[in-house]
Amino acid sequence: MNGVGGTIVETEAYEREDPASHSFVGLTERTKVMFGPPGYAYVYLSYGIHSLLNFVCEPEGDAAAVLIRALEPTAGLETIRERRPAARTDLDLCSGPGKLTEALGVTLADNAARLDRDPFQLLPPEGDPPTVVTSPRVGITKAVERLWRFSAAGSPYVSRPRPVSASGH
DNA sequence: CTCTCGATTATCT
DNA sequence: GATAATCGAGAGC
Repeated sequence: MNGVGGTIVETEAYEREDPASHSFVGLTERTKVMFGPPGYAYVYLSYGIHSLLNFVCEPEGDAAAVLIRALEPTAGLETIRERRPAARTDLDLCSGPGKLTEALGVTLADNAARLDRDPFQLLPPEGDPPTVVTSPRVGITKAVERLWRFSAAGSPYVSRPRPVSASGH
C-alpha cells in the first residue's frame, strides 16, 4: 500500500467462538468491523503501541478475521527501512504483526478500510507458498492450543519471537 | 466515569 | 531472559 508492500507469509485465524478473538465478546464498537462484510481491514491498537492488521473474512456476520503476522517486503524497501530503523536486517522489517503495520504505514485510520481500494491493494499470490505450516498461535492468552497459525514453510520472513518450537529444538 | 488489560516490540542485564 | 512503554476498548461502579 502507498508504494510499499510484499507477500504475506504468515497469518493467524480468529473467529467468533474463539476465546482469544476480540469478536468472542460479541459485537462491540471496536469489533463491529469484523461482523461486517468481508474484504475489509480490521486494525486495532495493541499495548497502546502497535497497530495490528486483520482481514475480515467470510461469511459476513461470522466475525472471522485473519491476522497478518508477517510479510516478505517486495516493494518500497527503502521506505520500509526508513520507517523501521530498529530492524537490524531486512528479515526483521515485517517479521511480526506490529512491525508489519509500521513498515506499511498502516494505522488505526485504516480500520474498516476496503482491501481492494485506496491505500490497500490485495493481489493473488505469485507462485503460492508450496508448503503451509500450522502451529500454535502466538501472543495470546486463551485457546493457545488451537493450531491456527499458518505460515509459509521455508520463508525466512516469518515472525518467531517466542515460539518454542515449530522446528524443533 | 475510572480502572485494568492486551492478537507486541525494543532494550537492558 | 525479563521488563518497560503506551492508548483504546471493555467491564465495573
